[in-house]
Amino acid sequence: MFQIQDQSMRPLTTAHLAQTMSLLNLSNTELHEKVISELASNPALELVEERVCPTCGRKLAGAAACPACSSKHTDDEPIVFMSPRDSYQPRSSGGDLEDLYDVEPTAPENLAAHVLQQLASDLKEEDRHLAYYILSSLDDDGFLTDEPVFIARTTRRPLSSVQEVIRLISCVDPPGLAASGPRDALLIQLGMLPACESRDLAEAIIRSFFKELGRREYEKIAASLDTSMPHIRRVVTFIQENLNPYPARAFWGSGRQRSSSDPNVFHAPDILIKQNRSGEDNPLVVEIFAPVSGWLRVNPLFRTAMSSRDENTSEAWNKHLEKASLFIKCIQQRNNTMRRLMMTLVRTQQPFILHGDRHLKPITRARIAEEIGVHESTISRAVANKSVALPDGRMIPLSRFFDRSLSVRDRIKEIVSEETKPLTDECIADILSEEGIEVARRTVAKYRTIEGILPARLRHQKKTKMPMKA
DNA sequence: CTATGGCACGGATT
DNA sequence: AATCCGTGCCATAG
Repeated sequence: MFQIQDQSMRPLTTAHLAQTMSLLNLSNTELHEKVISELASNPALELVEERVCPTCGRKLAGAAACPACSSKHTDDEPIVFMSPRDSYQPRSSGGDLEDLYDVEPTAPENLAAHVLQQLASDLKEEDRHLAYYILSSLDDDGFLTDEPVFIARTTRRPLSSVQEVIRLISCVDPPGLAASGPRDALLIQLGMLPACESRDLAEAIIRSFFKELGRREYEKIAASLDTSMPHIRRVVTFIQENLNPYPARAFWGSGRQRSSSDPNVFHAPDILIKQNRSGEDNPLVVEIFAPVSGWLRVNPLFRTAMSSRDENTSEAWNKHLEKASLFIKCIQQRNNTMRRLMMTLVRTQQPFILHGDRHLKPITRARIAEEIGVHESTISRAVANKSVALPDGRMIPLSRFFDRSLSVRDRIKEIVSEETKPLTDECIADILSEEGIEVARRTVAKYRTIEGILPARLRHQKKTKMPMKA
């Protein structure tokens, strides 16, 4: 299949391995930054703007893929190629590309960057690392589970500062971030809305009847608050439409309902999978975005200049040269791994890519590793922190390709949506086992909650959504 | 009594 | 070695 493009045939040093590993972990955006800083600090490294097809080395006119190269691939192999960093256009189209790159990707660290940016002016210098600490200890839902006191102690900052920073964080863009839980998050968001009748009642409900709200026991709430049912329902709708109990999920959502409503969640993916001629099963095209547009090389001028220099300077220069070529090789190595990974992944998961979650085959990183002959941990790193744009426009983390239970969860969703009367977990388990999917009753319950499906008892009425933002 | 969610254990995965 | 995931058992709510 593909061979490692190591022209110099130099043995791989441990430094090389270590660096390749750390680069593999990085998302494209992160790597972009890394490359930029490397370029700035190392004069031997040069970025050539001219575009070259990374697969065949041919010069390219625009951002397009290399025609010579893609055409020589045949239908039985998915087409996988490297693509310049700035060639991605979101399918929601039109949108200004610059903005997209400014909006940081959605991994937690980037959420932190997003928040810190907004905080820049309000934050005292000495509180910056405190803010960063707090942001990085948030969980996936954007909650702060550690006690402020605990944070104050580990960061050696006064409790008052900690509380102040938490307050600041909770007021910026994903509103309610760093709350202690869903209830707290809702209250904070509520406080930011203009006062109105619904707002006050909503606050009362969330404060005093949060549990009941979650269980949809509206009658009980109405009775306790001495209000009418329709009134309560109106307020509940108000809450569902304007508040989001899980602040961070607006950033890294499942991308199903939400992505269309909030264009800000889009960012540049690391990988784009598209289908040139729709309808056909074969032509899947995979673009892996390079960290920079153009390509990196050791500056030839630097090399020649070096030979004419005297001995004592050349030592430092040699170091630079060494570092530059090492860096370039690591990036090639990374590209190569990514390409081989996507190649096998797309081949085996084609039905999933084209026809949805149901067709995801459970596959382990270990199996892929064996298939393309690298260590498991290499695959783990390659998969981590990457995002993929699918032909239908959805943006998912690359790790979803390895989700063992996604197809079953998808089937459960379907079963529930087609049910006439609410089915208990046990019933669902039975239906699944008739289809050859053996899962324990308990497991169905787990999947159900992951998918945000209410228990059978509470499913009488209709389904729920949880959008956000006003 | 039944359906669910919590806790925790063991085995697989990373 | 650390983490994740499926599952069994048990307490609890309805």
